[in-house]
Amino acid sequence: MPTSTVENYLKAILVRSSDSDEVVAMGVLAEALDVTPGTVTTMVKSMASRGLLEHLPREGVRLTPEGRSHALAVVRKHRLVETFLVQVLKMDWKEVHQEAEALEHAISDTVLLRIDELLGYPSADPHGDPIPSRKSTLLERGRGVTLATCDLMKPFRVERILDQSTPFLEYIQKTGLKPGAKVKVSSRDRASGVVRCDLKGGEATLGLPEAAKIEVKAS
Amino acid sequence: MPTSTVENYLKAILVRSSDSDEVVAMGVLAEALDVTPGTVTTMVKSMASRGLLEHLPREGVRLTPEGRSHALAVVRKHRLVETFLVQVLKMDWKEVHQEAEALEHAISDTVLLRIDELLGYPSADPHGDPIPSRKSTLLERGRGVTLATCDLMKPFRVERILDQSTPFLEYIQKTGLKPGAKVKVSSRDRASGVVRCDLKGGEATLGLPEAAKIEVKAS
DNA sequence: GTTGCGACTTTGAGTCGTCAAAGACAAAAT
DNA sequence: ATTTTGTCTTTGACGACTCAAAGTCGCAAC
Repeated sequence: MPTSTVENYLKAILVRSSDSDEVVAMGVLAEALDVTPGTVTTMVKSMASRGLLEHLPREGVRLTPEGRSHALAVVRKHRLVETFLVQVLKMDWKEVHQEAEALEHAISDTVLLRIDELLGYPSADPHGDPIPSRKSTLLERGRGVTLATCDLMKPFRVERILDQSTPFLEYIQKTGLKPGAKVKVSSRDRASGVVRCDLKGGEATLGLPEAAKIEVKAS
Repeated sequence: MPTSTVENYLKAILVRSSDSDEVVAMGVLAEALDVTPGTVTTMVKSMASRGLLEHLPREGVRLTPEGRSHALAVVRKHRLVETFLVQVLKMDWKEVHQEAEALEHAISDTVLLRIDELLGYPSADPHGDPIPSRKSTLLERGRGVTLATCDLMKPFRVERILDQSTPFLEYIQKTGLKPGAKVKVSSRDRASGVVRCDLKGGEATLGLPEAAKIEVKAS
């Protein structure tokens, strides 16, 4: 029974390593978890000694199968809880990430199952992030087409939002670029870094890095 | 933002002191929280320095208004969560105490409000324990009539179960003595310590201390 | 009154997660 | 080759929570 701190380390590593054998750098973790590098080193060593990950000194960290499966369980909890908060408790999708951050460490498997059942075994959360199944051994990465890479003037549908920060989600909400929305990129200018797109109810303008956080699918 | 340990201390003190000026002994807390007496002394001193309670050395402990209001909020969370787990997630009422024990420290006020709303502002949890309102400043104590004290051969209704331990609740469930059930005490023998009662669907026998954990109301 | 006993407190120590600051290292720049 | 730079590790320390064991207190019984 890992502590919630350990769970957060596991989750941070998992979502930053698509390939199972990709190494996550210590600095990346320090940044993600908002602790000092020294803290990460200490923590990682203790997790390594518990068999949750491999520590390659001065290189980074890689989950073991055990660590990976634990991390997946945490991500699953997080995303199911988010979905639950939005669908059942009618909460604002912009807030639920925060809430789920706390709840994911407190919810038992029993409760999680009930929630999953109640929701009808959803496959994605309100941001479009896939919910790992109970058995899955790897996390699907959103490496698809985004508003920063898709063809111009062709119809797409928003699949997934790759950034959970409240300000970004607020902007998404304002423009209507939520998962499911139909969208067409009308112009994209590398030089100015501006992406303009049309969607039902108006137009939206955003920077290239931001556009890259909106995954779309041909529709 | 007290830690969940502090919240557990607060809760333990609250539910053990009906009168606001009643003192709870250190030993009682050590027992309740399953820690050594020394730990309680240390913890209590630190909570006293934060203004959550008064420590009367070698006597016990008394909540300050601030500590009390915090403790009430925790109890409110606990009981609302229990109710939610039973009514919405259809969980077994025997299990929910455990679950709520963890969840009560992780749920935000926002989520709690939604739950309260969804449930229609219930006034008691599945065990019959009253749910403190958002503003209440004292915890209603179950000092009513119980199967150990009520009149014989008169009709009563089970109001509240004063013990949340799974084995006890299992027995309650088996006999059907759940809150709401109609019951009549057919015999009570001080000497043998046996209480026998009739209810729809059969008879139930229990010891005096156990009978005292079932609060009833004339019906 | 002294004694004994049970309840409470103190002390010394350990774990967990954290930081600041100093040290070590590797890869890039010169 | 040497220096620089940036990343990573080590070290010493601290706060929160805990225990075991030794010490202290108050009171009831003798």
